[in-house]
Amino acid sequence: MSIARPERVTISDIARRLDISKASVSYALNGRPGVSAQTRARVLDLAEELGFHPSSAAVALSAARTGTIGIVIARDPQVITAEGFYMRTLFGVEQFLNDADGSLLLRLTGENGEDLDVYRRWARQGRVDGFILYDEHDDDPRVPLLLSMGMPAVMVTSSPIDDHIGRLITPEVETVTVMLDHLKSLGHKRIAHISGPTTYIHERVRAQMMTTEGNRRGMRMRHVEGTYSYESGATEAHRLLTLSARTRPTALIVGNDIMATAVLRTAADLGVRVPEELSIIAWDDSVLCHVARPQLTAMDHGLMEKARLATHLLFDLIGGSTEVHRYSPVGTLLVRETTGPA
Amino acid sequence: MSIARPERVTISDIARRLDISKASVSYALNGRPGVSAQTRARVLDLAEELGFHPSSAAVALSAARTGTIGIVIARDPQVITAEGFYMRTLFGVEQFLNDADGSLLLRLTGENGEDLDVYRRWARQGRVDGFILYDEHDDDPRVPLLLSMGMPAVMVTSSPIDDHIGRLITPEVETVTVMLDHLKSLGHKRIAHISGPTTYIHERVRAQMMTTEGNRRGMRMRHVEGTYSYESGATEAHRLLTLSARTRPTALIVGNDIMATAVLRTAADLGVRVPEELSIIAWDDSVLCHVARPQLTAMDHGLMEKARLATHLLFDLIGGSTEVHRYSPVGTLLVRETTGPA
DNA sequence: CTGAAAGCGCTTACAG
DNA sequence: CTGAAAGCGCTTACAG
Repeated sequence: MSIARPERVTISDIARRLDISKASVSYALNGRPGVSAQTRARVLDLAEELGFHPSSAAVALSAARTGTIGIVIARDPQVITAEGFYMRTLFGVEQFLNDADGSLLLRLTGENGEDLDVYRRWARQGRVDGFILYDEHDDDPRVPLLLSMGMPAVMVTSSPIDDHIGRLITPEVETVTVMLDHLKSLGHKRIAHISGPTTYIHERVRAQMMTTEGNRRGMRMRHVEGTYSYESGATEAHRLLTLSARTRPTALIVGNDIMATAVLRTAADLGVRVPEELSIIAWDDSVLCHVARPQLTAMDHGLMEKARLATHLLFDLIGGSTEVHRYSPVGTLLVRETTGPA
Repeated sequence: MSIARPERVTISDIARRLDISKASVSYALNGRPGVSAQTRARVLDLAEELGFHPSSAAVALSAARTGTIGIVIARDPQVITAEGFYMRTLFGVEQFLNDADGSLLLRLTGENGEDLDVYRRWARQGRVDGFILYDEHDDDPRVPLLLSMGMPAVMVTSSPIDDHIGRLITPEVETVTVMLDHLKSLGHKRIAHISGPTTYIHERVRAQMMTTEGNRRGMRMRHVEGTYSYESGATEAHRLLTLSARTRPTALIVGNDIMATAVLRTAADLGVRVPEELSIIAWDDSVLCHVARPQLTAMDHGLMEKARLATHLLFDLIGGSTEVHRYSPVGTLLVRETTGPA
């Protein structure tokens, strides 16, 4: 690889050519007071002309800011590559970053527990200014870890606990309300909820809300726990759909798009007609829901917007804001072909 | 946000407590000669004990290496979030990075041409040690740009052009051979290929190979160009499947999983039975292919392994290697339910 | 408004 | 084998 030595343009070069001090160049570049408008203009012009971009390492070292945020995803590759959830989330983060000229340091660790170490290292190494966290657990060790290291962080979660970490909170009760009201209007009375793993706080919150809100509406609620995988969705669906006619649910609310697809397929295999004999709602919309036949009714949570809000909150925290909680807007139910009268 | 000031542990701290020089600490930490085994051990122990992690900014500034590689994806969010291609690719990159303790700086720009600017900025800012590039175009401006800035880079591509940039090359002819031989063994003679946009070099190479290799096998080949979108797949499929019985292809090879799904659906809508009247092969496997009914026959290209190989090559180049071309292994055809006798 | 200087936390010749 | 010192490219009080 015949590679030219990259001759870097520095503020010293600019200072020399303009015959001023490096400090003045720095002030001019950063829009700080301390230079005349004229000097500032000359600096900016020359910087533009020379294609100057400040060394991120030098900035990070002297100003202790990197302009970079970190996201560490500790999930099974199988699930994560299939779901589409994270890719849309990343896009939302990037939209904000593109405008703010920030960067994203990404790590996909898988579910081996290595993620804590990555948070610790990146924080200590000063690689990032803050983190966005997903998939909160009970007594999530990431919270005390980041707090103890003084690292700004935003948890995207359903839990409004006040533990001094930033939180972008999804009001699950509103989502649950939208789904249940839809089913109620169609006359459904026996409903089952196939959730993801309840080790995730958001899944537990959803399950609780679902039961509470369903009961309040006079519905018979049943909750079973899945793993997000296709197989898991198929297994649980099979169990539920082979119950006696009197107890069998007439509607299933399914924790993600993959399991919802599996449910749809299982119903077909069992000869259960959708939506005539069974209604299905997927918790998260995706292409899978779109290309399924019949097309799956699903919640659109505005994932990209949500991710953008999370990033916004994180940047505000990094900037010194003390407002740690914000709420994301409720999504909209895309009523397609898998929900009908009970 | 009540945040503790992160008190950083530095090599000065270690040097002071051990009453040696910072240089010795640095040598010890980096496994360089210049310190006794005993001193090295004491340094390593203390570093461990104090939870020392070197400031990445300081390392980057003085040693001019960041341990970070960059990936900039300039694709339509719609397509990219649906495909699953990139998420699996990212996972492959991360697998290598996890072992090499490297990091990934990621930017998703969308198709607005902003990507060139990101490459330029990140290079000049010294944010990354190198780039992995995807989706090569004709006269791709990224190549001369990165070459001129002395930035190591690996293009994941189908083109073995020798332009001094690193290349992980997919031998498309082998993929084409696998697919065509499968169809030939089933007796197919009229085959259409719905490719992605031929502005991408790999799509053009595939289309050429497909025609050449098909003709050599005595097949009547037809090529149409799609956009990777569902709608595009549906449109092209509709056109092809409504041709007169004598010219209508008996098998379709489709450029990605989304278009293949659309083709499958369109066939169903038109009453064309799959695989009895039409065989379909998807160029890339994914969940979509797996959950489709009938399940789509598709190529598994080992995307994660491929991404790992690309990252490996990039690290070698960064390390000074002069071997710029490597080939990725051919994938395997997952024969499922959409291919059958002509 | 402007400049000289110290400092961020490392690495790396260069002497001893 | 070990230490003192310069340097990477910025930012930021501090004087003028």
